[in-house]
Amino acid sequence: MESWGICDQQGWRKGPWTPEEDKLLVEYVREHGEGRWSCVSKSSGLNRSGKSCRLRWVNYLRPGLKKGHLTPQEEGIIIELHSLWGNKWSTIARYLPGRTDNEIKNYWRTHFKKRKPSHTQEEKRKSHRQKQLQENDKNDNTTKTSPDCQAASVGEKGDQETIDGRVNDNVVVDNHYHHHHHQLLPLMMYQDSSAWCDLIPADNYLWGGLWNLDDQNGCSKMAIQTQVNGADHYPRGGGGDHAVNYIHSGGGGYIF
DNA sequence: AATCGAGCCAACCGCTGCTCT
DNA sequence: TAGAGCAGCGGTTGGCTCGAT
Repeated sequence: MESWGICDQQGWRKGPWTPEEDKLLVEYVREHGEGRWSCVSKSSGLNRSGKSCRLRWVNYLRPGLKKGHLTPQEEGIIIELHSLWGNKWSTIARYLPGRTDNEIKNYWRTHFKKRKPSHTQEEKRKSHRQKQLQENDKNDNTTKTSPDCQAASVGEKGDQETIDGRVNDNVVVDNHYHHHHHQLLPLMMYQDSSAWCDLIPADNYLWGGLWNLDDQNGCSKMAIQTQVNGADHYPRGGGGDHAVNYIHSGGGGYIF
Protein backbone atom coordinates (compact mmCIF):
# COMPACT_ATOMS: atom_id res chain seq x y z
CA MET A 1 0.00 0.00 0.00
CA GLU A 2 1.10 3.55 -0.61
CA SER A 3 1.76 5.55 2.50
CA TRP A 4 -0.77 8.03 3.75
CA GLY A 5 0.02 11.68 3.64
CA ILE A 6 1.87 11.62 0.35
CA CYS A 7 0.75 13.11 -2.90
CA ASP A 8 -0.65 11.26 -5.85
CA GLN A 9 0.42 11.66 -9.46
CA GLN A 10 -1.58 14.85 -9.85
CA GLY A 11 0.03 16.27 -6.75
CA TRP A 12 -3.07 15.95 -4.57
CA ARG A 13 -2.48 15.15 -0.96
CA LYS A 14 -3.82 11.81 0.18
CA GLY A 15 -4.44 10.13 3.46
CA PRO A 16 -6.06 11.21 6.70
CA TRP A 17 -7.37 14.72 6.95
CA THR A 18 -5.88 17.16 9.42
CA PRO A 19 -7.98 19.55 11.52
CA GLU A 20 -6.59 22.43 9.47
CA GLU A 21 -7.77 20.84 6.26
CA ASP A 22 -11.17 20.22 7.77
CA LYS A 23 -11.38 23.84 8.75
CA LEU A 24 -10.52 24.99 5.26
CA LEU A 25 -13.10 22.72 3.75
CA VAL A 26 -15.81 23.81 6.15
CA GLU A 27 -15.05 27.42 5.38
CA TYR A 28 -15.16 26.75 1.68
CA VAL A 29 -18.54 25.06 1.88
CA ARG A 30 -19.87 27.80 4.11
CA GLU A 31 -18.94 30.37 1.50
CA HIS A 32 -19.67 28.52 -1.69
CA GLY A 33 -22.07 25.81 -0.70
CA GLU A 34 -21.85 22.14 -1.59
CA GLY A 35 -20.92 21.24 -5.10
CA ARG A 36 -18.25 22.46 -7.49
CA TRP A 37 -15.85 20.16 -5.73
CA SER A 38 -13.30 20.44 -8.47
CA CYS A 39 -12.87 24.11 -7.58
CA VAL A 40 -12.23 23.50 -3.91
CA SER A 41 -8.48 23.25 -4.20
CA LYS A 42 -8.24 26.54 -6.06
CA SER A 43 -10.64 28.47 -3.86
CA SER A 44 -9.77 27.08 -0.47
CA GLY A 45 -6.09 26.43 -0.70
CA LEU A 46 -6.62 22.78 0.05
CA ASN A 47 -4.28 20.48 -1.80
CA ARG A 48 -6.93 17.81 -2.10
CA SER A 49 -8.80 16.45 -5.06
CA GLY A 50 -12.42 17.41 -5.43
CA LYS A 51 -13.36 13.82 -4.92
CA SER A 52 -11.53 13.64 -1.66
CA CYS A 53 -13.08 16.90 -0.49
CA ARG A 54 -16.55 15.77 -1.34
CA LEU A 55 -16.07 12.49 0.48
CA ARG A 56 -14.71 14.18 3.55
CA TRP A 57 -17.59 16.62 3.62
CA VAL A 58 -20.29 14.08 3.01
CA ASN A 59 -19.01 11.47 5.40
CA TYR A 60 -17.56 13.51 8.18
CA LEU A 61 -18.00 17.27 8.14
CA ARG A 62 -21.53 17.76 6.93
CA PRO A 63 -23.77 19.26 9.61
CA GLY A 64 -26.39 16.99 11.04
CA LEU A 65 -24.40 13.82 10.83
CA LYS A 66 -25.10 11.41 13.62
CA LYS A 67 -22.18 9.81 15.32
CA GLY A 68 -22.22 6.70 17.34
CA HIS A 69 -23.97 3.40 17.10
CA LEU A 70 -27.00 2.88 14.98
CA THR A 71 -30.23 2.48 16.87
CA PRO A 72 -32.22 -0.74 16.60
CA GLN A 73 -34.74 1.19 14.52
CA GLU A 74 -32.04 2.26 12.12
CA GLU A 75 -30.69 -1.25 11.95
CA GLY A 76 -34.13 -2.51 11.14
CA ILE A 77 -34.56 0.04 8.42
CA ILE A 78 -31.25 -0.94 6.90
CA ILE A 79 -32.19 -4.57 6.86
CA GLU A 80 -35.55 -3.87 5.39
CA LEU A 81 -34.29 -1.55 2.71
CA HIS A 82 -31.38 -3.77 1.84
CA SER A 83 -33.77 -6.59 1.20
CA LEU A 84 -35.57 -4.29 -1.17
CA TRP A 85 -32.74 -2.62 -2.96
CA GLY A 86 -29.63 -4.61 -2.29
CA ASN A 87 -26.39 -2.71 -2.02
CA LYS A 88 -27.85 0.66 -2.90
CA TRP A 89 -26.18 2.26 0.05
CA SER A 90 -26.77 5.83 -0.92
CA THR A 91 -30.43 5.11 -1.48
CA ILE A 92 -30.71 3.42 1.88
CA ALA A 93 -28.85 6.29 3.50
CA ARG A 94 -31.50 8.71 2.32
CA TYR A 95 -33.95 7.07 4.65
CA LEU A 96 -31.63 7.39 7.60
CA PRO A 97 -31.13 11.08 8.24
CA GLY A 98 -27.72 11.82 9.62
CA ARG A 99 -26.23 8.56 8.43
CA THR A 100 -23.97 8.24 5.44
CA ASP A 101 -23.84 5.60 2.78
CA ASN A 102 -20.31 4.81 3.82
CA GLU A 103 -21.36 4.28 7.39
CA ILE A 104 -24.22 2.04 6.42
CA LYS A 105 -22.05 0.10 4.04
CA ASN A 106 -19.41 -0.44 6.69
CA TYR A 107 -22.02 -1.39 9.21
CA TRP A 108 -23.55 -3.90 6.89
CA ARG A 109 -20.29 -5.50 6.03
CA THR A 110 -19.18 -5.89 9.60
CA HIS A 111 -22.48 -6.88 11.14
CA PHE A 112 -24.48 -8.77 8.59
CA LYS A 113 -22.60 -9.96 5.60
CA LYS A 114 -20.90 -12.93 7.09
CA ARG A 115 -23.85 -14.23 9.03
CA LYS A 116 -25.96 -16.93 7.51
CA PRO A 117 -28.90 -18.51 9.21
CA SER A 118 -29.59 -22.17 8.97
CA HIS A 119 -32.03 -23.34 6.35
CA THR A 120 -34.69 -24.13 8.89
CA GLN A 121 -34.32 -20.82 10.60
CA GLU A 122 -34.78 -19.07 7.32
CA GLU A 123 -37.84 -21.08 6.42
CA LYS A 124 -39.33 -20.30 9.79
CA ARG A 125 -38.52 -16.67 9.43
CA LYS A 126 -40.00 -16.44 5.97
CA SER A 127 -43.27 -18.03 6.93
CA HIS A 128 -43.52 -15.87 10.00
CA ARG A 129 -42.84 -12.78 7.98
CA GLN A 130 -45.34 -13.81 5.34
CA LYS A 131 -47.98 -14.18 8.00
CA GLN A 132 -47.23 -10.83 9.51
CA LEU A 133 -47.38 -9.11 6.19
CA GLN A 134 -50.62 -10.74 5.16
CA GLU A 135 -52.21 -9.47 8.31
CA ASN A 136 -50.87 -6.02 7.69
CA ASP A 137 -52.06 -6.14 4.12
CA LYS A 138 -55.56 -6.82 5.35
CA ASN A 139 -55.42 -3.91 7.71
CA ASP A 140 -53.89 -1.69 5.12
CA ASN A 141 -56.57 -2.29 2.55
CA THR A 142 -58.95 -0.32 4.64
CA THR A 143 -56.74 2.73 4.62
CA LYS A 144 -55.89 3.08 0.96
CA THR A 145 -57.55 6.06 -0.63
CA SER A 146 -55.82 7.49 -3.65
CA PRO A 147 -54.54 5.46 -6.57
CA ASP A 148 -51.07 6.72 -5.81
CA CYS A 149 -51.26 5.17 -2.41
CA GLN A 150 -52.22 1.74 -3.47
CA ALA A 151 -50.25 -0.86 -1.66
CA ALA A 152 -48.49 -3.52 -3.56
CA SER A 153 -49.82 -6.92 -2.76
CA VAL A 154 -47.40 -9.33 -1.22
CA GLY A 155 -46.63 -12.84 -2.16
CA GLU A 156 -49.57 -13.40 -4.39
CA LYS A 157 -48.17 -13.34 -7.86
CA GLY A 158 -44.99 -15.27 -7.85
CA ASP A 159 -41.84 -13.80 -9.32
CA GLN A 160 -41.88 -10.17 -10.09
CA GLU A 161 -39.29 -7.76 -11.24
CA THR A 162 -38.06 -5.42 -8.57
CA ILE A 163 -37.27 -1.80 -9.00
CA ASP A 164 -33.74 -2.80 -9.79
CA GLY A 165 -34.94 -4.95 -12.59
CA ARG A 166 -34.11 -8.00 -10.58
CA VAL A 167 -36.46 -10.79 -9.82
CA ASN A 168 -37.67 -11.07 -6.30
CA ASP A 169 -40.37 -13.56 -5.60
CA ASN A 170 -41.98 -11.78 -2.74
CA VAL A 171 -41.67 -8.14 -3.46
CA VAL A 172 -44.54 -7.42 -5.73
CA VAL A 173 -44.47 -4.09 -7.37
CA ASP A 174 -47.55 -2.30 -8.50
CA ASN A 175 -47.36 -1.95 -12.26
CA HIS A 176 -48.40 1.61 -11.76
CA TYR A 177 -44.90 2.25 -10.60
CA HIS A 178 -43.31 1.37 -13.87
CA HIS A 179 -45.11 4.15 -15.64
CA HIS A 180 -44.85 6.85 -13.08
CA HIS A 181 -41.63 6.11 -11.24
CA HIS A 182 -43.38 6.40 -7.98
CA GLN A 183 -41.38 5.76 -4.94
CA LEU A 184 -41.58 2.43 -3.28
CA LEU A 185 -41.38 2.50 0.43
CA PRO A 186 -41.33 -0.24 2.95
CA LEU A 187 -44.30 -0.45 5.19
CA MET A 188 -42.37 0.56 8.22
CA MET A 189 -41.60 3.93 6.79
CA TYR A 190 -45.18 4.84 7.45
CA GLN A 191 -45.26 3.74 10.97
CA ASP A 192 -43.62 4.99 14.04
CA SER A 193 -40.60 3.02 15.04
CA SER A 194 -42.21 1.27 17.94
CA ALA A 195 -45.04 0.11 15.74
CA TRP A 196 -42.94 -1.30 13.00
CA CYS A 197 -40.56 -2.89 15.43
CA ASP A 198 -43.52 -4.92 16.58
CA LEU A 199 -43.53 -6.57 13.21
CA ILE A 200 -40.24 -8.16 14.01
CA PRO A 201 -40.46 -11.11 16.31
CA ALA A 202 -38.18 -11.04 19.28
CA ASP A 203 -36.95 -14.60 18.84
CA ASN A 204 -33.71 -14.65 16.95
CA TYR A 205 -35.37 -12.83 14.19
CA LEU A 206 -32.86 -10.10 13.97
CA TRP A 207 -29.93 -10.62 16.20
CA GLY A 208 -29.83 -14.29 16.95
CA GLY A 209 -30.42 -15.48 13.47
CA LEU A 210 -29.81 -12.90 10.87
CA TRP A 211 -30.80 -14.33 7.58
CA ASN A 212 -28.62 -14.37 4.58
CA LEU A 213 -29.18 -10.99 3.12
CA ASP A 214 -26.45 -11.48 0.62
CA ASP A 215 -28.03 -14.13 -1.43
CA GLN A 216 -28.10 -14.04 -5.16
CA ASN A 217 -28.14 -10.61 -6.70
CA GLY A 218 -28.00 -9.11 -3.28
CA CYS A 219 -31.71 -9.48 -3.05
CA SER A 220 -33.10 -11.53 -0.25
CA LYS A 221 -36.27 -13.44 -0.52
CA MET A 222 -37.76 -11.69 2.44
CA ALA A 223 -41.24 -10.54 1.81
CA ILE A 224 -41.60 -6.85 1.96
CA GLN A 225 -44.80 -5.04 1.88
CA THR A 226 -44.40 -1.92 -0.09
CA GLN A 227 -46.44 1.09 -0.73
CA VAL A 228 -46.38 3.46 -3.58
CA ASN A 229 -46.67 7.04 -2.60
CA GLY A 230 -47.19 10.12 -4.62
CA ALA A 231 -43.66 11.46 -4.58
CA ASP A 232 -42.33 11.94 -8.05
CA HIS A 233 -38.82 11.10 -7.12
CA TYR A 234 -37.59 7.61 -7.13
CA PRO A 235 -34.21 6.75 -5.65
CA ARG A 236 -32.16 5.46 -8.50
CA GLY A 237 -29.04 3.44 -8.55
CA GLY A 238 -25.94 4.66 -10.24
CA GLY A 239 -24.67 8.15 -10.47
CA GLY A 240 -26.52 11.39 -10.23
CA ASP A 241 -27.83 12.09 -6.83
CA HIS A 242 -30.45 14.72 -6.82
CA ALA A 243 -30.10 16.92 -3.81
CA VAL A 244 -31.71 14.52 -1.39
CA ASN A 245 -34.14 17.12 -0.22
CA TYR A 246 -36.98 14.76 0.27
CA ILE A 247 -35.93 13.61 3.65
CA HIS A 248 -36.97 15.59 6.61
CA SER A 249 -34.65 14.74 9.37
CA GLY A 250 -36.58 16.10 12.26
CA GLY A 251 -38.45 14.22 14.89
CA GLY A 252 -37.70 10.73 13.71
CA GLY A 253 -40.16 10.97 10.88
CA TYR A 254 -39.40 10.27 7.28
CA ILE A 255 -41.18 12.70 5.14
CA PHE A 256 -40.83 12.46 1.40
C1' DA B 1 4.07 -7.86 28.57
C1' DA B 2 3.87 -9.25 23.92
C1' DT B 3 1.42 -11.05 20.09
C1' DC B 4 -2.45 -12.03 17.33
C1' DG B 5 -6.84 -11.51 15.29
C1' DA B 6 -11.29 -9.42 14.73
C1' DG B 7 -13.97 -5.37 14.34
C1' DC B 8 -14.45 -0.70 13.03
C1' DC B 9 -14.02 3.07 10.10
C1' DA B 10 -11.82 6.59 7.11
C1' DA B 11 -10.36 7.07 2.72
C1' DC B 12 -9.11 5.62 -1.93
C1' DC B 13 -10.19 3.69 -6.57
C1' DG B 14 -12.68 2.69 -10.64
C1' DC B 15 -16.84 3.02 -12.80
C1' DT B 16 -21.35 5.02 -14.10
C1' DG B 17 -24.45 8.51 -15.21
C1' DC B 18 -25.64 13.31 -15.68
C1' DT B 19 -24.88 17.91 -17.51
C1' DC B 20 -22.98 21.12 -20.42
C1' DT B 21 -21.06 22.65 -24.67
C1' DT C 1 -25.58 13.96 -31.28
C1' DA C 2 -21.12 13.24 -29.38
C1' DG C 3 -17.59 14.11 -26.28
C1' DA C 4 -15.60 16.05 -22.09
C1' DG C 5 -15.87 17.06 -17.43
C1' DC C 6 -17.85 16.47 -13.09
C1' DA C 7 -20.48 14.40 -9.27
C1' DG C 8 -21.85 10.49 -7.10
C1' DC C 9 -21.90 5.49 -6.12
C1' DG C 10 -20.26 0.96 -4.64
C1' DG C 11 -16.32 -1.92 -3.74
C1' DT C 12 -12.13 -2.32 -1.52
C1' DT C 13 -8.10 -1.35 1.26
C1' DG C 14 -5.49 -0.64 5.21
C1' DG C 15 -4.64 1.69 9.72
C1' DC C 16 -6.20 1.82 14.41
C1' DT C 17 -8.20 -0.11 18.59
C1' DC C 18 -9.22 -3.51 21.74
C1' DG C 19 -9.96 -7.95 23.61
C1' DA C 20 -8.22 -12.69 23.84
C1' DT C 21 -4.41 -15.72 24.33
